[in-house]
Amino acid sequence: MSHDFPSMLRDLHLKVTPRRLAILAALSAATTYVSPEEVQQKLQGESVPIGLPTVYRNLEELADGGVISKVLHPNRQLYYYFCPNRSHHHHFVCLSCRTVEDLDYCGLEELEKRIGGKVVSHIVQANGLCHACLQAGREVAA
Amino acid sequence: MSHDFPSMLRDLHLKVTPRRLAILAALSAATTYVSPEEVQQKLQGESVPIGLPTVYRNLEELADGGVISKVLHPNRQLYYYFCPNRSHHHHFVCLSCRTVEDLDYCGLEELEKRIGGKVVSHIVQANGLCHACLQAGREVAA
DNA sequence: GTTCCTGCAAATAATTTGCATACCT
DNA sequence: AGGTATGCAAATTATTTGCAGGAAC
Repeated sequence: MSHDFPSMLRDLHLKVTPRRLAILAALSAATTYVSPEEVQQKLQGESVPIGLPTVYRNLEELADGGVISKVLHPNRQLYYYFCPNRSHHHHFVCLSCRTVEDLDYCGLEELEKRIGGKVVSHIVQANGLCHACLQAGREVAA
Repeated sequence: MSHDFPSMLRDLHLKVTPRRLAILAALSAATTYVSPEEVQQKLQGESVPIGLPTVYRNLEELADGGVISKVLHPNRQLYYYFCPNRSHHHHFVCLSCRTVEDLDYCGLEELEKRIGGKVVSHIVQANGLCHACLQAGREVAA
């Protein structure tokens, strides 16, 4: 699947800069969620030097725009992953290998019905161990 | 419902100290989840001076022991609430009024079945706006 | 040209840790 | 006594902010 990153940025009323394109490319290529620091390191390996504050600012803007998603890991760090899919779906995040799986299953409607309230974050942040990691006996990573 | 805090502590192989008893009493009396700093302030109002590191250490021990539960709020702060209930159930946490509601609903089995993995945290930390706050038009607290 | 981006250095702020003293059993 | 628990002060660390120079439109 190919993505038109410049259009994505323009849709969000963000200027098209080399750093933003590189961030999108890096996230899009990643098979797992990544930390801001990892984004920085990846870009530096591609000769795109970038400061950490810039990484933080851009990730936050892209997340606000709905092009990427945020994970609040139990270790209290923030991670991000590419997910421009607008349709209602959720993710399962493996805490060992950090793979992100799309889920069509959603308990939200049922939950909201019972509560009579609004669920802001629920299975969107389901964390656990994926099939492969469970079979391999791997543990939740620190 | 009354609780035997000294026994609870002994069951966890923790010594029975005035501060631990006060922490348990404070959490047990709270109708919402509370921050470590709030625990400190509450105890100081009861003439039980306590240092923040002690609060953090004790809350963590009690959470490890399963007597209280942790909430990782989207603002990245940790909160705790009293929940010695051993049976399998979950909570819905209101991000506005901070009420914690018990849920008998659980999407875990269905989720694990689809993934073939193990879900470590899922609806355990469902966050949102409860019925009352939604009706009142309240927002997620910072 | 104007507005938005970025880097650097410094600030924040929650949470942890080291260590000496005080308490529970 | 013997092992914990606690307080204080200092450290840690992810994240944020101010501001000056640079790039996109």
